[in-house]
Amino acid sequence: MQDRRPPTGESLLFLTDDQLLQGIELMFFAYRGFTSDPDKILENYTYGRAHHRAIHFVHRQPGTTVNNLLSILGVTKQSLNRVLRQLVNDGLIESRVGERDRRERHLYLTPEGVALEAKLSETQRKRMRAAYKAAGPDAVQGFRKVMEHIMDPAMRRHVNTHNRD
Amino acid sequence: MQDRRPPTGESLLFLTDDQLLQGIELMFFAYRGFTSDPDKILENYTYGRAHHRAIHFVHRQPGTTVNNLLSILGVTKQSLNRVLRQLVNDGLIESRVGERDRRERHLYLTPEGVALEAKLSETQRKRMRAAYKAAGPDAVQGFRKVMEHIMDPAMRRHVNTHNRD
DNA sequence: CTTGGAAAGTCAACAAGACTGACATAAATT
DNA sequence: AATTTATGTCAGTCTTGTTGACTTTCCAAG
Repeated sequence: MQDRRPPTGESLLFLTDDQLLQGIELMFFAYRGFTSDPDKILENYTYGRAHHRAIHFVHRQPGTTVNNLLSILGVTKQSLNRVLRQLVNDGLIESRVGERDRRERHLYLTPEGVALEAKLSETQRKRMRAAYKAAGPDAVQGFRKVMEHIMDPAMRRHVNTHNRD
Repeated sequence: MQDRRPPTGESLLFLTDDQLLQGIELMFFAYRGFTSDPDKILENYTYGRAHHRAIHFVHRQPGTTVNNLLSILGVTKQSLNRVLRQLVNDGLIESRVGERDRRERHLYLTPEGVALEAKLSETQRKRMRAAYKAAGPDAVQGFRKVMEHIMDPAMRRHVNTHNRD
């Protein structure tokens, strides 16, 4: 029988295994909800979550190289290449040979790619917006803090910091 | 990084698309880190993330039925059955015929199952503990609030808020 | 200048784990 | 007796991860 009310203040008792288990399950269920909307949209295409991720980060960093995308997504280049090949063939992503280093391919969304990105991210932004709004700014602050510490430190630099602080 | 925005009451300015995009990427990177530790352990077995999930929730709700697990995990019965069959064959999960309703199968971890569960969850609890500790109790409070609103409302009841009623 | 290695990207084949659909069995319900 | 429910299984497909082998390009040491 544990303290079931979320403690605030200085207590370190909030680090009981039950609290931690709860955090683990929050991650599981929240992530599932978070991916469900785009997944539904993607069913109507020949694309999956992997394509969504590629599109997202190409949109975020236009001109990024395959290698850079690789380090962000944490998959093998062969795996990413398949996804990229489809998106390039279908005209959603443009792959330009690098000027300085012609081994590199720089990636850009085409107008069609931009359109799909908008469609996909709209559902997720909507969900995030609702959650943020319901939880309030202070909660959002805490959410960010915890999430940044859950991820591997090396990944933090990849998170969008282009807000005007 | 620091976001000293106006107080909680009014401002909806914190809901800029950039802020929301950031939230989306936090979800992606945090979830990746969160699953990476157990994944590494599971490489040494013939198991994957699906087995981990089954083990987790059977541990959380000993005696749960297949159907209940299905609704928690949100996969097809064929998919769940495959992993359950392996875990039962390997002696990590015990499947007992229901007493009241003998069509049902009630699932329990065996001692070996408990051992693997502990091994897997230890890495995740460790990560959560570190994050919670670094972020502080108030941030954890906010984290919970946001996560609960990100997930589908129907899933909230599956999160371990009720430890022992 | 040449050459050999490293880096970036591509192609092919395979595996895990999700899915659908069809069907089987046993037990409970009507 | 007929139907519904809970579970299990077989077969086949799809997405997305993997490894291995290969080409093209760059660069630096000889």
